[in-house]
Amino acid sequence: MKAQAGDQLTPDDLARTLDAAGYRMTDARRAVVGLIASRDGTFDTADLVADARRRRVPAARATIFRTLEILAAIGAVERLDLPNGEHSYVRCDTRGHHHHLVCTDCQRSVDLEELGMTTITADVELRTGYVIDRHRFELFGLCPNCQTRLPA
Amino acid sequence: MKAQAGDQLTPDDLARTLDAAGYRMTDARRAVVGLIASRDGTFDTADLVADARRRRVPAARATIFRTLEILAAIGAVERLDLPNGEHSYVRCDTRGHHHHLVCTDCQRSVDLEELGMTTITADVELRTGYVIDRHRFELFGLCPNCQTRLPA
DNA sequence: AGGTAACTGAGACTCAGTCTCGACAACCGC
DNA sequence: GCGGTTGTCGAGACTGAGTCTCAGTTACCT
Repeated sequence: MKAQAGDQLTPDDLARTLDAAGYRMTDARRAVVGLIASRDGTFDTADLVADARRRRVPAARATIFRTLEILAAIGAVERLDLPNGEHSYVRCDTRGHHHHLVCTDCQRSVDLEELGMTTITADVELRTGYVIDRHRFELFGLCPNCQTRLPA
Repeated sequence: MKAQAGDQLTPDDLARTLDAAGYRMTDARRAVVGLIASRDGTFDTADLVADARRRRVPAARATIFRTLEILAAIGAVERLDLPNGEHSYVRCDTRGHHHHLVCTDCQRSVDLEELGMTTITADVELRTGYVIDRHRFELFGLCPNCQTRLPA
């Protein structure tokens, strides 16, 4: 369990990572990353579009979609599917393989490092003969804060 | 591991389950269940709409969406999110809590009974203080058939 | 500094999913 | 078996997330 603000992608990290993957560092991308950095918990594209408009950040709707796609590709952000079927994103404060635990009330999210999935998938491979190459594992519940804040 | 064709919801089961949940048994619903029964693996709403048209089954698009919603509510079907972000459905041949392992090539799916998730979620609750009330766990890979059929 | 390929914004477009509303048909009680 | 009530249906309009196009701009390489 980590995921404090300090772990976030610095502008330099970002520039380097983008470069390594063959992307350019542009104002629009910096802007979108800025919007994401000041977000807490999960958010969707509409949220970012609204943020951009409100804060007069120059980033068109199409650019926001495109940037999120790239950020997801380099692992700075992950695309989630909320229980209600909506798509949303979370900032990934953890490098490497991890999972997200999302509060169904305030949307705040915690990164969880590897949880023994490999044991499970290995077992399933054995039992089914499938070769498993990816999984989706997302946890939803109430964070400590919302537990006390809400009527039981 | 089960999930043979014989496990499918019989028309009687269906009628009873729908009734218990306060729904009526109609021709359209029978038709949609029939379409689903003759499907193998995951499918999406467009697939069913096409099937219905092809087989002259009387079931309008809106009805197919509505029926899937109900079937998901009673657990006869489950809504999945494919790795590419698309929504799709699988027939659930297993009652109670289970997971799906989907072939990324032929879309065929296997139901997996509980896999020790409760241990993992209990552990996560302890570490984070969250109260977890649901999770999404889906496995993707190549089924034995597609492994041999495809060039390595 | 100049050239080139990647990127951007604006808006058109697509298509999954929802909604509306008048017609219809399950299921209940008699 | 026969209405009545109320849930359901089909058809098509509507909504909104996500994609695409294209002309103009800009990051980066030499």
